[in-house]
Amino acid sequence: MKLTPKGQATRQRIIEGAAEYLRSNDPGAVTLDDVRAVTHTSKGQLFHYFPDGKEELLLAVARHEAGRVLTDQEPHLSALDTWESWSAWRGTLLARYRAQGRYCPLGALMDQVSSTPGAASVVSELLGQWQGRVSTGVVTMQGNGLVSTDLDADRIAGAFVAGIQGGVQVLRATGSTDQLEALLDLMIDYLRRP
Amino acid sequence: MKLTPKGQATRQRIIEGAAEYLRSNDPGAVTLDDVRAVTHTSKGQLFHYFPDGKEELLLAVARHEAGRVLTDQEPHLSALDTWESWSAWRGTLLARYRAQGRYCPLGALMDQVSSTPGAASVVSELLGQWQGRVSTGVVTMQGNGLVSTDLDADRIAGAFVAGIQGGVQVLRATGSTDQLEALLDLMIDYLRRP
DNA sequence: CAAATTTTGGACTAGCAAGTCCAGAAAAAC
DNA sequence: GTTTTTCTGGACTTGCTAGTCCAAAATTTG
Repeated sequence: MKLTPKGQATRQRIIEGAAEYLRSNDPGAVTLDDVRAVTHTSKGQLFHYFPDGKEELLLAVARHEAGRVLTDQEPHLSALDTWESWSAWRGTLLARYRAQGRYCPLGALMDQVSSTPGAASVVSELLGQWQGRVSTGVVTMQGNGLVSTDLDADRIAGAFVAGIQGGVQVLRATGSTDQLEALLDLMIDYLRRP
Repeated sequence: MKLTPKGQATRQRIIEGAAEYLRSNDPGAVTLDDVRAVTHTSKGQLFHYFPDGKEELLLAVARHEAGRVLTDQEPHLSALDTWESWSAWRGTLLARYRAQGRYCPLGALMDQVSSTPGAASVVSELLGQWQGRVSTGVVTMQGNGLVSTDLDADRIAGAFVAGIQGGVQVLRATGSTDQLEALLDLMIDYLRRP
């Protein structure tokens, strides 16, 4: 499918509009008409840019949101080389998820398209990259002699990512960030202890 | 609503049948007709026992599943008083979730009814009880002098519960239990270290 | 046993939401 | 400048699914 600049813009408008909509509305029941309304588009356009319909559109939105997850953690995530940077990272995460509250756009999208194979791969890739970044951070710290080299960096990183995931999950269910905070503190403390 | 023994049995059959169905099928698209088929009931029965329809039914199933979550962790969860019992608990959790694989019945139900207020409270209550049990375990260990009394038992317990949640989440998305295992090991190791 | 109540079956309705289709406007290509 | 392609609007179709309704069967009550 060839897209002119105008077409690209429209497509992008649809994705961003849908993402925005999902960020502030109950995700369980998004309809194409909702997307249409919020993006000022017609059915024709929707299916012109997303021939496979709703699923393709939601996947595109999921990719868009997944992309934000990691960049929102910058610049700390890419420079986890001192205890201060870990602390700053922790703070950024907490701030982000506190602001987000119960609505987790990516989580919401996953609920929607959990059946489709594509959705799992979007999340898998995100989690993999995330874990990789954290792992790099741990290795850096080990290189600087700040973290014991007995620890398996990748395994630790996996625990971090899963833990954050769980904290967010709890946040979605209960509205509290206490557990997320406790988890981050516990894990960072674990690293610090020799 | 008065229920004769027969009525109770039917109602229970519907809940259990639906739960069973959700345990092995894509949850994103459960219809009342699916439930009807699997439980050999009629529309009339469904709405007779769940006057508020689908939502009420799914909530009942969610409660049913939530009840299983903790009992499946027994007898260990109620007797976290030695390192062996913690280890056994860890093993039980891993085994359970490995067996469950990508399908998390409770998670699936949450996706379905995430909008309804009742669903959040079902999960909140479950998480609260869970955290309480773990907290009791930590306190017991502290009483036995096996865990430092510097640690805040409830906070640790919150981290545990959230962490497990996250591990399961990762399992749902990627099919791997590595992160869940890493998390449990990390947290238990954290407790062991003086 | 007769009356009242609960349970069951299933046809029917209503409404929504995804996806189709096509014609006309706008833009690009040459 | 005209021909070809892309873009847009919106009416229409299709199918599905939650929920309604009622009558008949079973069960309980007295």
